Amino acid sequence: MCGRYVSIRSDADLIAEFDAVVAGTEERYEPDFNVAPTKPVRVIVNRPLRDAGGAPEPAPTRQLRVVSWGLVPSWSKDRKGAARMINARVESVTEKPAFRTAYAKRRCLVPADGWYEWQALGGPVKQPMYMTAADGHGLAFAGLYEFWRGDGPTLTTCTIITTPSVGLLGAVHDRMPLVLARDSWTRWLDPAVADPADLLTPWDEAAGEGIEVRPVASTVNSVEHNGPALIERVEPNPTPETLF
DNA sequence: CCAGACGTTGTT
DNA sequence: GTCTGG
DNA sequence: CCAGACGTTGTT
DNA sequence: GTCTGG
Repeated sequence: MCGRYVSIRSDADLIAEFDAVVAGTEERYEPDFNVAPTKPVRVIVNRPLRDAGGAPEPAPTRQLRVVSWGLVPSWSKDRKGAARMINARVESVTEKPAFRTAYAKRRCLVPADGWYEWQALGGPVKQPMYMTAADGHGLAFAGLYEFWRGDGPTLTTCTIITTPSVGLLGAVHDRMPLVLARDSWTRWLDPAVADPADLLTPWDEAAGEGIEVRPVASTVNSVEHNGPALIERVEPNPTPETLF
């Protein structure tokens, strides 16, 4: 699945990569080696900007925005369920009440440098693994976003779509984020497209050598920890000799 | 009609 | 909001 | 995803 | 075990 990831590229790098503009009034985003559910995350959305009078422009613009990870549907009574809505299954995202409207109208890209999975080892211990592009390029997860109006300012939230793992990644975990290749970005973001069903398929590149998988320290388990050490390769634990 | 749900994941 | 169950 | 908490009562 | 918070 995708419950923790890394986003360390600068805003400047992302707007160049995605041909977007920085939008919104949120504070500047800091590089994050431990992005966790409910935290602020950067997304690319494609929707009309508003002019000085608040009127929407006729055509949409790609915008880099900061939203909260964990989708809160517009009809929710409160925002408490967000931590459970961090992922949407590709097999059902077009039908589920919580996601189908966002799928039809509010798709986004979630830029990432890589993501973590916790590999089950058959006991209580899990080995955290870091997945990243072998050639170092950035990734774009397929996401959805939603607006929620409660007390105070409108809350914008997002979710990351998951798919069955492909290729070698299946040995780590049975689910993975839906990674979109660059040539899919435009149609995924196009608000005039209601059902880009052909894009709901796993990323071919991940099935081969495109993704590097490395064991990392369990320091990443706690969301209080951060920094580049979290993605450094370590010897996996437990090693065979510690089993006795 | 009204009331109530609406989601994902992993594990055994 | 929209669908299902009663 | 993992870590950490996990309660009741009456009253305003 | 199950829910909440990050």
